[in-house]
Amino acid sequence: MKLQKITDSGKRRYDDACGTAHALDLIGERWALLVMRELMLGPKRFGDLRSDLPGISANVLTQRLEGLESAGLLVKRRLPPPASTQVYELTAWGYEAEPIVQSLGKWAARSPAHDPTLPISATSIMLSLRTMFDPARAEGFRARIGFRLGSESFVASIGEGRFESGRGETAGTDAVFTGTPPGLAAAVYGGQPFEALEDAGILKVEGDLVMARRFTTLFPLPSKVKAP
Amino acid sequence: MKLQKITDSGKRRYDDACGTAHALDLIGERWALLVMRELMLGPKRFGDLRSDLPGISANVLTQRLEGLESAGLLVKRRLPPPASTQVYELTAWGYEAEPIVQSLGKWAARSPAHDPTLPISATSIMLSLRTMFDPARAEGFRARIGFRLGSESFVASIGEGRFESGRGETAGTDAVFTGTPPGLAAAVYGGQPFEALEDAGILKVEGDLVMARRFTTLFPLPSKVKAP
DNA sequence: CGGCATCCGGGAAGATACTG
DNA sequence: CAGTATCTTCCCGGATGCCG
Repeated sequence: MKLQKITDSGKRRYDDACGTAHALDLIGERWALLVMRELMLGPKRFGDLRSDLPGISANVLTQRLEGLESAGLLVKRRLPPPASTQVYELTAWGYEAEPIVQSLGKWAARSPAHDPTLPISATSIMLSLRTMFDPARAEGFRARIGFRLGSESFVASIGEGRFESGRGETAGTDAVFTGTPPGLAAAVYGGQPFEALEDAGILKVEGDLVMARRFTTLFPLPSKVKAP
Repeated sequence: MKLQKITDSGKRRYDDACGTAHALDLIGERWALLVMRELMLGPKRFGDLRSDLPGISANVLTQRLEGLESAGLLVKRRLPPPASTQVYELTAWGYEAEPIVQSLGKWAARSPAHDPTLPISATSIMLSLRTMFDPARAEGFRARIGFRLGSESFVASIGEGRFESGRGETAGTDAVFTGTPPGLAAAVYGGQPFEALEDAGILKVEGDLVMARRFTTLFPLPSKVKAP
């Protein structure tokens, strides 16, 4: 026997006027916010999303993309020929969800249960730099830093106490980090010296090494909560 | 045949070092963040949580409270006699999740699908005032406002462009709003005149009505995204 | 290969009843 | 009032297969 409220149009929602609850109606399903995170730095194809989200299955990814599209958070777009592949791109409102991703990330950085050895995507690590940047530590520092993580390239600019970043070519930057996302994480958050990381084969640093070293000090982690 | 990663200890987690993903491991389950929201303004009993969260079932609430407690986000505490009832209270780290609740609420306020006519708890509406407060609109304004919503009382203080609020008695405030959470929402976000709300029997305003009216103008809603 | 539809097993959520 | 027990429903995850 099927009993459900007549207003229920199939979806499971919170019946709550609170904005927070409505946000969870929109992006509270499993994987939804991580799909948004992966698109925060620009559009991606289905397969790239899938490989950047360890563990998501194809049908769930399809469902989330449908849901987020019908909510107005992303659009399915076909690139112009000859590269006429399909990509998923956040709408303006979808990009406005970045503070959500950031507040979650900043908050969870204090968790005693956080395991930094798990895999991490290039988009995640680049976004985390935005989140953890400390303007006070960048006093009088001005630099453009390039990143080559797998097949993706990013550029970050520091100046006037501000941090800006996005996809972009590394040409003309002061220093370039080349390697894996965990390698970059180890340099920035793990305080690992460049030599150790190069020896481990997970990160190479070229260009102005002094600037590069200074760069890695701009992203302090908050103190951990003592384990319960 | 049962195939699962050995690291899986029963729980369904994202295997992702990203802080955002870890936050979702902690508070990403259904209802979890709304339980946190209801505790943001102070401890509550099981039954109060249940009645303030429309639709949650007792067993799910039990599971979430267990999960949040073992994550170190709340503690189960027994009030001293004679009122020796049990309450749930956020830990310091739990309270630090407020920016998450706020960023979600602020973001979702732009949603075209948001339905403000749904029920809303006293805690939700009081938290939303913190979220939506606009310091620029409070230039030169100084007031203490009381709220009596159902059986709960709150006090908000505006001054120096800051907004502070919490549970508290309404004695000595400049004006007092008495009524239902939707009534207060209609006054602040719906721009309804006090008379209409009093006639509807959902809100009564006492004290300095000019201050009370000014108060209701300090919480502008962002513009809606056009429906998809 | 990219993008889906479909089927199935397990488990989480929902509803209700029950107990101290 | 504060949960527990049980049953049902539905979502998630994995596998497979279709179609361009």
